[in-house]
Amino acid sequence: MSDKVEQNWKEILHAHITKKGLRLTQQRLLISEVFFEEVQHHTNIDELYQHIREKNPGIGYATVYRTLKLLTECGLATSMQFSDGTRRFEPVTDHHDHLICTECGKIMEFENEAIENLQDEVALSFGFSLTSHTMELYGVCDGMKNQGVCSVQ
Amino acid sequence: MSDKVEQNWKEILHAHITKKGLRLTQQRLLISEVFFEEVQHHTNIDELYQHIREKNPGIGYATVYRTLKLLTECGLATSMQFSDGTRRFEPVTDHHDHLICTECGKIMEFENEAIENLQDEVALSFGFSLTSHTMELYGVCDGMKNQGVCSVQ
DNA sequence: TTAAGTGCAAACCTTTTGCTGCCCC
DNA sequence: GGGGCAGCAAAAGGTTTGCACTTAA
Repeated sequence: MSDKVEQNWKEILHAHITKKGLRLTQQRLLISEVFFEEVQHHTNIDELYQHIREKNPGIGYATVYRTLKLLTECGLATSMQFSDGTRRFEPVTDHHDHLICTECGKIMEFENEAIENLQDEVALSFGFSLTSHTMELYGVCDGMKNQGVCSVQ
Repeated sequence: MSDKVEQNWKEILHAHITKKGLRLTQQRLLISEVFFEEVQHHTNIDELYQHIREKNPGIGYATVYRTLKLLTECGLATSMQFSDGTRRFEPVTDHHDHLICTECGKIMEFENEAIENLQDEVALSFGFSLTSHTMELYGVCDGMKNQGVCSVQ
């Protein structure tokens, strides 16, 4: 997985903000720093918000939501709806899918070219031009199978 | 795809209701009939509710939600969160995945054993025991590509 | 008869929006 | 200095819940 975004998000964000005549505020910078450099991928709003408030207790949910929306417009972030209804945000890196432990909540990322090729075939057979997909695999991870406890959040 | 559920839902529902000491009310029967026999699969609450109200204008959203929850507990229904955030309900039939036209909203169902096998492999390689998955392919269907109009809702 | 279910409205939860004062450019 | 922005609170949208009345068994 590339860390292009981790390296370049400041440039990309700055370019977008300049182009649109927006402003790079302290809040936007802080929220972005925490989002890209501090919390784990697949964070939810609450977790992100807690981390942000540790550094600036005055920030409100609205600003976090608005900044996440801004990052999404830059192509730097994306949100996912998991099938349990929770919404999570992650930095945009290379495309990947998710493998989720239903016992401990651990989320792994993976890519599989063979599956992607088959998806294209399926779409073609229905006359569809594929533009994107989501795939989530749910199961039980090693840690939970062996010990009933998993050290990874 | 089997239509086991379409044939048997009354029996299954009745058995569940009896076992749990619940009651087969007019509302539950009406909502289930509309859900299993009248609306298309992948219905959303509003569409379902409109159809139901045509037959019994007095029914409220709460009853529809409560009945859908009951059907889910029986294993007769399931709900899905699509990546655009909408929630849809469908009768439980054989497992399948979804192919969705982003232009006209058409939803196709498909199964692909080769993909499922690869999913198992991926999960195993991470030490996971796979229990379920969701996969949604987004693209543009034939109708929309050719005419810019699609006759299928 | 009586406990479960319905309908209604209110509560809830997550996300968005309007407004007023603030601050980046 | 002026317009975009933050913070707050209120609104919105979707789903659940409490309560008093109704109804299936």
